Amino acid sequence: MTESRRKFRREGEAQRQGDLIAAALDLIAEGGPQAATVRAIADRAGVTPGLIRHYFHRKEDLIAAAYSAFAEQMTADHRTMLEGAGPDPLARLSRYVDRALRPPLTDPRQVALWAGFLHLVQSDPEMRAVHRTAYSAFREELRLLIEAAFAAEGRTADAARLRVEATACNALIDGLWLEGLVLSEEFTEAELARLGVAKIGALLDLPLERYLEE
Amino acid sequence: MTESRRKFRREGEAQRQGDLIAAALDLIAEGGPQAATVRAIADRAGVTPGLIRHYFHRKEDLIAAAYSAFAEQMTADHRTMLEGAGPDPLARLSRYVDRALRPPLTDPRQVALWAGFLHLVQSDPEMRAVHRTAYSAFREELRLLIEAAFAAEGRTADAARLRVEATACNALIDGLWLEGLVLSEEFTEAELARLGVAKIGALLDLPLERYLEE
DNA sequence: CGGATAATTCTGCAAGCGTATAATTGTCGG
DNA sequence: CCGACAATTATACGCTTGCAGAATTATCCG
Repeated sequence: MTESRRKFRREGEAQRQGDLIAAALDLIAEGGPQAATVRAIADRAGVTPGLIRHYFHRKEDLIAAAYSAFAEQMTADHRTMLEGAGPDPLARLSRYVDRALRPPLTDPRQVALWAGFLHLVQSDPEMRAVHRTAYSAFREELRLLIEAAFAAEGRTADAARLRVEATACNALIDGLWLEGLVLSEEFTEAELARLGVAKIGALLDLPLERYLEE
Repeated sequence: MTESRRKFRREGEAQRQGDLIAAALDLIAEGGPQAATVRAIADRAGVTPGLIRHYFHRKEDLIAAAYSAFAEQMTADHRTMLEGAGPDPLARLSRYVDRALRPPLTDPRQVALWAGFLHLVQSDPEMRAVHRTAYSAFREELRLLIEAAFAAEGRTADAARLRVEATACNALIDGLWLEGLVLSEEFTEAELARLGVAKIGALLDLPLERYLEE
């Protein structure tokens, strides 16, 4: 008799927002921003479209929140990269490069998300700010690692030199990260990471390979 | 009296297809695939939407043609990079890297297009084939340049070694290309190119800097 | 100069989009 | 166990989208 209305469970705000953000990120990673429609996001999150507007004023707000979550996840991944690493500067640098070229960071999904957000980041000033903050954190961390490694070898470098070295290293890591997407069938993840450590060593003239674990 | 109908000029098939493709690329570069609607493309090309269907069966076909044009333009740009270069292998390699890190290849538009097409390329097998062809051409050219440069220095390298070196060099170039987008305010184009040549030299242990022009 | 032809415009449609709001219903405190 | 209230669903609206086909008109050829 009663037209059956869909059953549901009430969830907290944090939970539902998280689900919706996760759903949006999934869809953007799979099919780009165009795939992340209100209906598709709601469907993936297991709710009805109207709920999105209950938690986010406009769809654009949800997408912005999703980008923030993406950036935060990446910085969090970076932060754990040096966990449990010893004090030896060269070992730390080696480990950093190694970790940067393994999952989860080399997951094709990450590249897909990065590409999917590119235009949004460029057009929206607020998202652009989030991007710049996250990005310069990576560069700064790498710069410090390089500076410490140089110091451990008794080498000194002024700020300009360090900036150049960090830029080149960052570029090589990013490039290999990109390459990983294209060459995923040709290189195993261990190979990619090993290659990265070796080549960063060559770039900086540091014996990093010696510090490769296992 | 007569309801004024829009005036138009008849153009050849090649001309109109080219206009439509150019319009689509413009829009994708500016706002991603979502910005390239049938109406927006027609508007930018100075025609009415119906005409698109006269030249392309579906919108998807136009987008695929646009991607092919993009890939072709990039390979054409690469081909001209070594034009007028002398026979000296190290000079050729140096020039190649230098040119790869200057406009037109470092135009932010190129990165935006690359990102915009990423999802389409991954989902459509035909576009994926176009991508692989273009991409492996770049890698092969770089591999040959490296092999020749090694030979000129009296060094030999087996195929596996060359593949690794080419991958690393390609990654560094791609990474700097990407970096150029983010750091365009921080680095002049000449700086980026010079940095690239120096660091490729460090990667391969070749004195490339000596061959920098002017 | 006139008629044929195909390039182009015009109009319309069904589906999907984001948004708005009213109607329900799960949940929790008393 | 019940009433209140917010979480959730349902429905609807206006706009845009890609696509289709009919109506025009520029151009070319005899």
